[in-house]
Amino acid sequence: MVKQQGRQKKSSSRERILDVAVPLFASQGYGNTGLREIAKAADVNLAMINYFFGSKKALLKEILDIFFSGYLEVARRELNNEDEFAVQIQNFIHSAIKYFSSCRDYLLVTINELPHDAPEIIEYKAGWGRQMNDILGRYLSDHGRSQMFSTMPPVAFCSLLTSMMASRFLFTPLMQQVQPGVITDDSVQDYAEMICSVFLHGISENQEESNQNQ
Amino acid sequence: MVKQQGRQKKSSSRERILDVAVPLFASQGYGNTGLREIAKAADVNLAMINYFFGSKKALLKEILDIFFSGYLEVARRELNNEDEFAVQIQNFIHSAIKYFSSCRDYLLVTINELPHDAPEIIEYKAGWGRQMNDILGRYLSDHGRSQMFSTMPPVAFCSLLTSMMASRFLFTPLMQQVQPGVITDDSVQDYAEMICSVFLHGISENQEESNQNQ
DNA sequence: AGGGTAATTAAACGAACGTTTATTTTACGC
DNA sequence: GCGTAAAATAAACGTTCGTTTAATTACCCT
Repeated sequence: MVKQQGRQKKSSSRERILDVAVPLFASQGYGNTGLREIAKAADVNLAMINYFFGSKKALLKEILDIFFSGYLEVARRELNNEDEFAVQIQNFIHSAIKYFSSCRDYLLVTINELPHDAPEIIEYKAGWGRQMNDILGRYLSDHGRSQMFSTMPPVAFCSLLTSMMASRFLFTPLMQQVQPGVITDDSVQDYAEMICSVFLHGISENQEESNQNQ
Repeated sequence: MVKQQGRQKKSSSRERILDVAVPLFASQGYGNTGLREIAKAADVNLAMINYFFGSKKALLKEILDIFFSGYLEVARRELNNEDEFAVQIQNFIHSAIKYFSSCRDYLLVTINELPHDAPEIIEYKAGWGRQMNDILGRYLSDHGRSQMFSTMPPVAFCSLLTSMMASRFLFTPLMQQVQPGVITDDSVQDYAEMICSVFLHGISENQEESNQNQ
């Protein structure tokens, strides 16, 4: 009886593997994390990982899938309505940062493994990038801003904005080491508003009063 | 005579290892790249890597050192003069992006390995972060902008700006897969000016004429 | 010319890697 | 209850990993 308590829910092992693999990949990197470490942390037999996911790379794919599908859902919801240009962007930034914050380890894994070119997985990621590109491209052209700068295609627009929104989550471990206590978890809302402000109006805006030496 | 042509220059093997390791780490990730792959690509015996660098991790440290020291040099040069606030930032952005472009693989390795918390290496990276934090903190306080937003300490300022400047280099492999040919190498100057414009004035600035629906 | 330091080599170390197999245990519909 | 498929297990697969050793070669100095 007692010894069997770990098997109450059917198929909870699969979720436990994911729940444990994502933070490990995020904090150590995909290549630096072994399947045995995941299995031990998830309290699961080593063979179960390949049993449920097929391979280590497929496990990574599943993580990317989960993150991207949620991110795309946010983009579709916030950028496909009748609101004004700036309002849509603000809503998108707020929703996206809230989403990032809710699954920051998924974000870290996705971002950190993006540049790596395992020959089969890069085209896979490009598929998600293309969907995001379509959404943003339509949004920009709907507002007549396809050529915002001399050369900034939707992919560049998307890259820049995503980088800005993710910067805090990417650098948090380092920032906390540099200056402990400076990042507080309860200020995600403030962070989103700061990103909104910078992206739309730059850092100069709320400093007009101290700009007398222009 | 002929068979010894590979040993003309003294200690060129060390440089060859670095020249080969950096792009491999950048494109595949540190954890996914083995020392044997580096040795073969550098046409060097496997043992030479540990002979010159001590360990694989020390090799990574050296790469971080090279990148950070150059980045700090740029920051010190551009942010420690008598110029006006906005001028200094513009010069810094242009110089930093030119620097990033000149050693983008070093940048990729540094950024991608930053979040990983190998217990000894994270404090090491925090040392560089602290130096950058000092430079930026002094720069901001010199211009009375220490509290630019309700809560944006110099570390956050630095993280955001670095993320923005690096976004193109981080996402380039993905962007080229999503939309081939959209990123041209000769437009680094244009890219720097775009980042300047967004960081200082936001995306709305050069779109005033199409802003009639505000 | 020769002594000594640096550079290079081949080989092997144990450990950890991702994956697979064969077997046993559990859970659930009929 | 039984039969069947899913779930879980222990063990081993062959490879590759980072590192080390011991021996050899190349180079510089007086």
